[in-house]
Amino acid sequence: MTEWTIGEVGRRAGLRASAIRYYESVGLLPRPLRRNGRRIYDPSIIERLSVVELAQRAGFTIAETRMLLHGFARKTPPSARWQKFTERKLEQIAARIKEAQEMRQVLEALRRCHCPTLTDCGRALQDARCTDT
Amino acid sequence: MTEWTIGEVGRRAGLRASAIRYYESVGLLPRPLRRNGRRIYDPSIIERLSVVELAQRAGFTIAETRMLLHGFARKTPPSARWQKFTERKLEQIAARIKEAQEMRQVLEALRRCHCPTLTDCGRALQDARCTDT
DNA sequence: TCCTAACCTCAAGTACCCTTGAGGTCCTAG
DNA sequence: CTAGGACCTCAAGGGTACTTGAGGTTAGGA
Repeated sequence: MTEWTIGEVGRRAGLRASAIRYYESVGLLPRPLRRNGRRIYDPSIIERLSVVELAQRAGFTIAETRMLLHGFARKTPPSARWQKFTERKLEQIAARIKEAQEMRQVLEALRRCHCPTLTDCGRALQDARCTDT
Repeated sequence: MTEWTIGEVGRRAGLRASAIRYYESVGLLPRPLRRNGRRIYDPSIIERLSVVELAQRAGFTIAETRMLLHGFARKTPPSARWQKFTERKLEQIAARIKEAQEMRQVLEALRRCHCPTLTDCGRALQDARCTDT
């Protein structure tokens, strides 16, 4: 059976040991077994960290990521609270996608435009198109 | 000609006066005229703030937003530097959209699944689907 | 005139997400 | 056996984007 040190895990997950300790301290990771005071991990930690990474990339705060992970803590069907949480989060994600798409449009418009003043451009931005003149 | 105080502008833009002063201090807003030491604004400030708000919503840092705004500072065609900047930003936005969509898939999968352990779910997350069993 | 709300500056605080540093222990290769 | 690297804890620091507080001035209505 494989056993990894914190440094080993960090290398595999692209994280510093300090980050892994931090995740543990804020409850994103279970307290691992220790040998001579040193943390030892088994490979399943990588999957856990991949959940964490994805959540963080998606803009979850630490607290939210913890909520997400706690959805798995129990064997029973996910709690209503957790369901509610994921629902809200899905809405937020949808909103974020919409905003990003909006911003993409705006940036693309700006790259093409030559608004004489910021005032004009501000107006252009408000309806996500620009006077190309 | 209309003249607004900082509080008035804040009310119209949905910002606190402190935020407006902060934006000014970091170079997102020009230093406005003053009367008796108090800032006075004309309505064009609203458009400027709408650019700032959109950029912030899209995840631009203050420094990046400043870059963006400086694209309008000159009347000449946008500098190569600014072009490069918007290009990179567009890539980042595309990446963010992709990630958000990924996360949406994952969350939707999780809401339906009953993985017995996190290890299983971690694996499920990695390919964005879940054992529905 | 007087009072209060709104304004001013500047420094410090806040929340998030880690990193860095100090001071110390332990493993391992030479 | 000894040096150096990886590990430990705990406290403090850092960047971002503001807010809050102290201490003080001004505007404008009753």
